[in-house]
Amino acid sequence: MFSKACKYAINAMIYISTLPGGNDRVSLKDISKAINSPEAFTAKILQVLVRENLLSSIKGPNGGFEIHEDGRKTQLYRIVQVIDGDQIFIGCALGLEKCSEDHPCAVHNKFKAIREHLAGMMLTTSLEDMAKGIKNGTNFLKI
Amino acid sequence: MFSKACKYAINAMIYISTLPGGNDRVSLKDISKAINSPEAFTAKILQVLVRENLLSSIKGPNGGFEIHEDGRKTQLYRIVQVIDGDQIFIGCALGLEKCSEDHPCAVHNKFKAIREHLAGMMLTTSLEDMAKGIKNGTNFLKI
DNA sequence: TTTATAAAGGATAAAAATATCTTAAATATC
DNA sequence: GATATTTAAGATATTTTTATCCTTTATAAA
Repeated sequence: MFSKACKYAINAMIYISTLPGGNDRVSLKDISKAINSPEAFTAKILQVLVRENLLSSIKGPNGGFEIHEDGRKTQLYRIVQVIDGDQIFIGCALGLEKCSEDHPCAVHNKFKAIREHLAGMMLTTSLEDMAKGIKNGTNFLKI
Repeated sequence: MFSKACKYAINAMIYISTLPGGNDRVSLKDISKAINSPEAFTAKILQVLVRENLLSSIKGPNGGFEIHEDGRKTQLYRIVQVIDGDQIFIGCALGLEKCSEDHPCAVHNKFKAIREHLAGMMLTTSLEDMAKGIKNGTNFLKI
């Protein structure tokens, strides 16, 4: 479904959203520990998220990553879009270059419902929503 | 969602299911033309499907591939399972090794519905169902 | 202003997926 | 039996994804 990069991205973003914010930032090291991901690879992914303004970073001592209040309203859809692209939401399940109502692949109609279900869910699910479950111990980011 | 190999597999299997059967077989060449896939790579994928008894093949002149009547009842679920494995249906969307009701990832419940939707659809969709749309020109296998 | 810290960026490596090529095996037809 | 045809199998190549390492840049604090 999602690439590893995308899974790390989502888990990392949710993790950062669980933290108090304010003047506190979290380091790459702590993030990759919290979500059990390879540190250097995670760094590359976070760089993309920073460039796309879904995440902010500060270098140097007491530096690290943070997501401001508004940023915590980011939908999971947007993270997937930035890391994996949106073919998962709008592309053809069977890989036809031009798959449409007029020229549908074999499973077009059956998959339309799935894609809409997935996209709808991802569009209505925000980081802060997911962070709640982690903060109260109902949900987990690793193992 | 699915690997390229899996997309080729599904399109190829549907294509073969549109053909009359009987004593007629279809060649690798014709299959990869019909679904617009790289011939040699498609051969490798069909070999897996043959080994798994989802497809039968005969070597030599007038040889080729065919799917007998019963085989056309194969569900798309089974093809995905054989080519990509079933992580798409049962695995954790965020990559947790042990994701369960007791130890759910951040999106566990939201994805449960998606996975069930997808699995249900793939379990109830057969090759012969999909072949109908191709045969009557409603659906397409390429472009 | 020096030093330490932490992310950014670039280069490289390793693994997996995709793709191709060559030879072998099976089988129909002459 | 020889030949031609077609899939199977094995080796190899290419591309993409995942992962690591090293250097640079920014910044806080001594």
